Amino acid sequence: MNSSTTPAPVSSAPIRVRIAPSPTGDPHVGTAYIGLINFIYARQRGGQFVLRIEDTDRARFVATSEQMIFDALRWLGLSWDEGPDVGGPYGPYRQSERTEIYREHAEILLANGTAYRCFCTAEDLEAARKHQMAAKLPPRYPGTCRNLTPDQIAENLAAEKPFVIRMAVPTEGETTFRDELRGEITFSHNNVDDQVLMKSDGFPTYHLANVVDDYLMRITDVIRAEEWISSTPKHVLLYQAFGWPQPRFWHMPLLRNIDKSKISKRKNPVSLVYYRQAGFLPQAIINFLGLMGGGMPSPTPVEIVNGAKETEVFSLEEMVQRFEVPNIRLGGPVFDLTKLKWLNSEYLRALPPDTFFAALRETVLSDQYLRDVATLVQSRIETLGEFGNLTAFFFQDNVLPPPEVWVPKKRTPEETLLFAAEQLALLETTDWTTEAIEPALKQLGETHSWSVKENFMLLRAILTGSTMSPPLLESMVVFGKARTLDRLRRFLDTQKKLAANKK
RNA sequence: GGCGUUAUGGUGUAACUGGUUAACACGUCGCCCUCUCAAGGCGAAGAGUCCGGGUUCGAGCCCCGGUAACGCUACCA
Repeated sequence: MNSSTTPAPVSSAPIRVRIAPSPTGDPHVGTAYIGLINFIYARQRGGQFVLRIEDTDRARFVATSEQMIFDALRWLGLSWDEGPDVGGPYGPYRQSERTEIYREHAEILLANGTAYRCFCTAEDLEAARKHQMAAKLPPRYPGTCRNLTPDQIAENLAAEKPFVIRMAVPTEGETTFRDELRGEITFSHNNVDDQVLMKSDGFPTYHLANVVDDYLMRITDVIRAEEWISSTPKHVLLYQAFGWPQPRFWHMPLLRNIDKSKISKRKNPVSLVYYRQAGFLPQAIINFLGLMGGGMPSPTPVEIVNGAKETEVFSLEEMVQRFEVPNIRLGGPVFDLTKLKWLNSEYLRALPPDTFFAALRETVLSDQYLRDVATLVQSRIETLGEFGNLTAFFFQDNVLPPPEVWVPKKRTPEETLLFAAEQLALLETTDWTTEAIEPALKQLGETHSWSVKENFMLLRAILTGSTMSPPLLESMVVFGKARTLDRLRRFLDTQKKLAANKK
């Protein structure tokens, strides 16, 4: 019982693509990358670009995230034709507002036997998984509930046992699909698990929601990150279970850290908010992202003769004109901050002086920022001329406190660094208000037996480079979460490198 | 461990889809310019295309076999 891809009947339909970020935190540079490729693809073919918010994970949901995603993508110039905020004919575009749709579709699968109710508890599954791992078997759903009788199901339902709905993946055969960049990819059904489609909280998982929405929203081309390749057979099986035509699949290479691992905040700034606040220009980021994976053809000899010189510097408009999505290279490109900075400097230098000044006044020297900073120092300033001395760290890109500043008297550098890492981990998940930060930090200090003084002084040293500064928490709020966390990470990183060099 | 994907200087990409000494950009180093630092100009080092076989007059491009990296392996996306 093999299922293979039939040439997608949607191929002649008007092009519609989508980007589907999850509001789980700061807008991610990877979202911008995939967004860019989708945007270009749609623009080049007179198609529509849809923004859909995938907020089905209520555990990781961050309320402020959605608006930040809108702002960041607009800032980059990647505007969408349909989305939660602009509407469109296939709404709603927020998955949390579509739960009824998913429920109905899950019913269809239940009715035609391609899905089933599973009453296993999380503990059951965890135990089973452990056994499988111990026996060196691939961890898979054991199939306990796959063949429950109607009576057993009725009984469980009557007892109001919580359940999930799982996909009934065929036990034999394989699924083949076409990746437009790589050709055919085949997965044996032995390696496709009975995925949960509907969680016990009534929300769908990505797999169900994504397929249902892509179909209902008439998406013709699914252009997403490579990490989705492994779950594509599940999606293909779902299209088949519904009797729907499949979209084309394009899996883009993953952006990487310098060490080639999937890009992550631990090793590289990934928040678009950070890049904006740190003074990167959207044109530079778009340009840089356009360099990742190739796709932008070099000028032909004829074009060079006619004056085309730059092969690395180009605008979003030029990309729409010349970029070739099918030419994307598949090796995961390293997101090299050094080259991004060079590009940014190219754009900065090219700005007319007035525009350059305006850019400064809109970002690192905005009225709002200056006002916030001024508020913090008014009570401790003697002459206006001291303003710079008192606030320098707000305007520096990095600070490098010497050990005598950041290591508390009764602590070793090693334990201090360990605690600083704890502070970072904590702050990453803390709301960015003094009311939230203060108790969280104090609590952390208590559990690690760090006095409030040592605790706060360490942070102050790392963030301001000095043991004297305006109020710490207020300063952190003004400086911003993205940049504060970045400064912390860079400090830890620098110290790690220094320690390594000593050895 | 299983499955999948990928593989060109340190990094990002090129190389008419088999045809000369593998090209460009960033970075690095040197020189010039200059009150300094950048920018700019000139120049250099750095890969023989992951490894091993094969096909061919000829392979970075084709075939076979390895290796490594990465991804997935959740009631996360």
